[in-house]
Amino acid sequence: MTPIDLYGICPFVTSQKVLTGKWSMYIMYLLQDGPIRFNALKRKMPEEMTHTTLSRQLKSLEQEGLVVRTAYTQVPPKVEYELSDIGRQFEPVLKALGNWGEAYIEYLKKQ
Amino acid sequence: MTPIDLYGICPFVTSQKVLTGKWSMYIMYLLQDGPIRFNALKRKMPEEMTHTTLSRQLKSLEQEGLVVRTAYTQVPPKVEYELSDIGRQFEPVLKALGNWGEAYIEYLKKQ
DNA sequence: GATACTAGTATCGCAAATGATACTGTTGGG
DNA sequence: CCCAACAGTATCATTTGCGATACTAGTATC
Repeated sequence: MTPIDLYGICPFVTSQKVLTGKWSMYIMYLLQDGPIRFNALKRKMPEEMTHTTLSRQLKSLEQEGLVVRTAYTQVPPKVEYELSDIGRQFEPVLKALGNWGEAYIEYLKKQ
Repeated sequence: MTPIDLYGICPFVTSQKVLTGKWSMYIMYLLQDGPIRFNALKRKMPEEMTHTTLSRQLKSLEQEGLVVRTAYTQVPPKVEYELSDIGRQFEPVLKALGNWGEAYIEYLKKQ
């Protein structure tokens, strides 16, 4: 398929919309380990990220179809997030990006 | 290596900083074909992107070390952009991302 | 009785990214 | 003579993203 297909849709431009957000890649990486609760995920994120931003990011990823949110009717509430089918298909990207990121950090250290 | 290494640097968070910008992935994709002049690259980008933004994006990618800029002292000027070593190492990410993007577009069509 | 945990939303304000427009200066073509 | 092509920069305005804070409400703990 050509980069810009008949519908004027480019896989790279489309993907990039999903990748927006300072933390989306790291969230996707963490979700690879299976379902996780909101606050548990929050604790794994860098401290500079607020729960407000995490909430927004997850809602965005959910609307894009990459993440599935499951709320249990409990008190206190329990909500779990996990990757959807198309979200799990993102794994090769994460793998490639992780490898490149490591190489890039090495490159930066040598500068 | 753990996602967050001894220096507090995470490959995913680091990568994401490089990926900022609405068009960086598509620019990287186009640069894979070899050196290209500024206006030629501009013509290949979606029309909504202005040359101002392309200029800023390229400068950013150059500063991050992914892109090399070569200016020839000519009139009218000739400037070529191409991937650096670490930029070429990004290829697996583009491949994985392109594949996923296509799958994701199919998924969106079915929704 | 006060506080923490659960999972958020609502609102505000700042910072960054982007888009729009105008301008540089030389050369070649009509 | 006028305009296009080349490769940008400078400036302004708008949009978007993000962080900080306050608030919800029911339960369990100290």
